[in-house]
Amino acid sequence: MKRPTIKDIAAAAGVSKGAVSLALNGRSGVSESTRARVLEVASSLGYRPSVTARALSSASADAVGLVLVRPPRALGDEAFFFQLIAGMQSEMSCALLLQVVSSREEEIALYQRWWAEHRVDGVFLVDLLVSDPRVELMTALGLPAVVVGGAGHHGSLASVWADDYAAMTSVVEHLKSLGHRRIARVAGLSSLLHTVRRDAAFASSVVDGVVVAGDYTAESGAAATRALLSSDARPTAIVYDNDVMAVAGAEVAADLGVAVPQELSIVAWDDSVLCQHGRLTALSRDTFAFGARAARALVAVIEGASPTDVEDVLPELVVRASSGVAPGV
Amino acid sequence: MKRPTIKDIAAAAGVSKGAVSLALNGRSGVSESTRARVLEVASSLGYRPSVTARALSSASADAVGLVLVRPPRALGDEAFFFQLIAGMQSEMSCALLLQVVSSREEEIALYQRWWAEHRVDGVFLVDLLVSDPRVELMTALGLPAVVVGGAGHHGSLASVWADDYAAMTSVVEHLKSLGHRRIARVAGLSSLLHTVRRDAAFASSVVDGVVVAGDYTAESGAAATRALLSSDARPTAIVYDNDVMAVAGAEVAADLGVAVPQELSIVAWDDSVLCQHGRLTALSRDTFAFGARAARALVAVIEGASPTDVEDVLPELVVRASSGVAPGV
DNA sequence: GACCCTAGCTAAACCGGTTTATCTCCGGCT
DNA sequence: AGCCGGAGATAAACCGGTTTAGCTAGGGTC
Repeated sequence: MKRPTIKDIAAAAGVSKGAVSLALNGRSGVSESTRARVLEVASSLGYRPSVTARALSSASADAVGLVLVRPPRALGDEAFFFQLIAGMQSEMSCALLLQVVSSREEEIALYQRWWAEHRVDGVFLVDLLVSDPRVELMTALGLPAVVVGGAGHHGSLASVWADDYAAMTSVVEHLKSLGHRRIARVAGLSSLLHTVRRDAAFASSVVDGVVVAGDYTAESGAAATRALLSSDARPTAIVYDNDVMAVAGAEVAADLGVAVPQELSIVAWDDSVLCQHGRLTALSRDTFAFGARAARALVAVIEGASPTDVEDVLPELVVRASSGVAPGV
Repeated sequence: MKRPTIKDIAAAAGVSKGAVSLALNGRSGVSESTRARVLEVASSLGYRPSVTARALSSASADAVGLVLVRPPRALGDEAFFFQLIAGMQSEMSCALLLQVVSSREEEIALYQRWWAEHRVDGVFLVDLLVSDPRVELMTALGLPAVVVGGAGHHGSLASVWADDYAAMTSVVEHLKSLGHRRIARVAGLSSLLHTVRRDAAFASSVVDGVVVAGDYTAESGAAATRALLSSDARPTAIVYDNDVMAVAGAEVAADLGVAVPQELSIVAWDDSVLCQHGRLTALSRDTFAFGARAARALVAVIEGASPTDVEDVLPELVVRASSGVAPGV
């Protein structure tokens, strides 16, 4: 099966290629009668312009890119990204080019390659690092980009983010109001910018706080919890940096015979089905809407708008059965 | 920033464009010394061929496509697809074009568009319908495609699938061996091919079976369970078509004071973190590996191999706390 | 010495669009 | 009548590759 090209239309309508191009793109230079005839012929032939050919003439690639750095198998458990992607899609008419790689170096190389290959019009940057080389790269390449979830301003790039600092503070205040004093935190990867923000907020609002590093896996959540619960000064509340670690932590508590929430309160960052079924108190945000907002920002930048910083609404604490007053209060 | 083109290389190496093309693609027609020089120059200039331009000369688009039909918000809970995608990526060197649409019509249109636009070299077809128009479309377009998860043979397309019939039979046999006789099934969408297969297997191995339709959401799982548990002939075991419905069902049982597994056994199709934490017995398969296998099949077809049917290993039943001997046995 | 073959390279066409330069025709103005 | 301007169209260049046809020089054969 052969698809019709602009040449076929030109021949069928009895005009030149150039005239067809002008007619189809709604530009001046052809009479209304000719335009009508061309459109008629084009639709009757089921014509679709080839993005490929169009992109060649330095026009758009009609796609945006997203690179995720993950050990591939770990990805399936992270509902967050899927929600995010779904949200992005809802606001984009173009396609999303998605690739999962296993190292930061590959990620950088891939962005560069997509740019060189003229494959995308813009990209999303997620999992922002403390001083992220990607920010500079995008600026140097002149590739439109939106930083997703990296609080604050990043060079000349657009940015969509939630206030991790304020969110962490609100969680701690909630726990404090329930009488908790020894509060622990199971953090995510320390190389990520939002981990640092949350660390800072945690440190400044908790007096007697302990932070244990995790890596978002159930294993690390379980290990951290076991360490915390067997320490001398056992915390009365633990805040986890994601849902998977929190659920794993709740199970460890159950195994060790530590009653939740009587002896231990648990709060998860990022709500999900997992938290809902585990009845875990969680910091909930609308990830779908967040993705949609990011997509809107990227589309705007691609269309030439000057980059903006959009702050998302503050995540809301959904209180469920896993948190309660501190023991002895 | 301007990226180097084949012309720049040709000028720098003192040869023609054609010679550069031959040299870079490892084809004969240039001397080894020239080839070496060209490669040298190309790498020193950081040259990357433009896929766009290359695709224009009827070569490959270096990307494959996947369209998901979902209400966008529902997507985030389905770990299955994310696992699948992660697995696909692990076996593909090219990029994945992903788009979520909300109707079958849009899906068809999108596949057609991608084909017309020369955007993909091949596509994955998931959620196969009973007599799916996509199969014919792909054949007509001559677009390489792999049917993922649709048991059996589909026209001239390659296919990667698990034996739903045998799997369902194994689940029922397991329950029967525990003494269950009144077994119910909460099915998925009846328009999907695998639902029909499972229905058939269920009907032929269960004497006193009831089937309630669901749509993979927690709500439908809960509603179906409520209906089943309040019926006159209450089943002693329920098999759910996915994890989300099963977990919702387990909660309804708890709410109604029906003890699991003493009074009711629950089995979920497709294992996930959700099942693990809910201690649900589940039919487990390696979705990641499944995706990888599908990707291999698609790559093979794109490279010209004749389409093959690959049967995946039979899903394995992971017995957890939600299933046990039937009451009164 | 005439002939043929082949390796190695170049020039040019082509893919399917967009864009620019050019050309023609027609009406209005002085 | 002569000049100008603009509308409507076309031919041709261009984007960055691939591919084909054609050219040249050198070596082998009879």
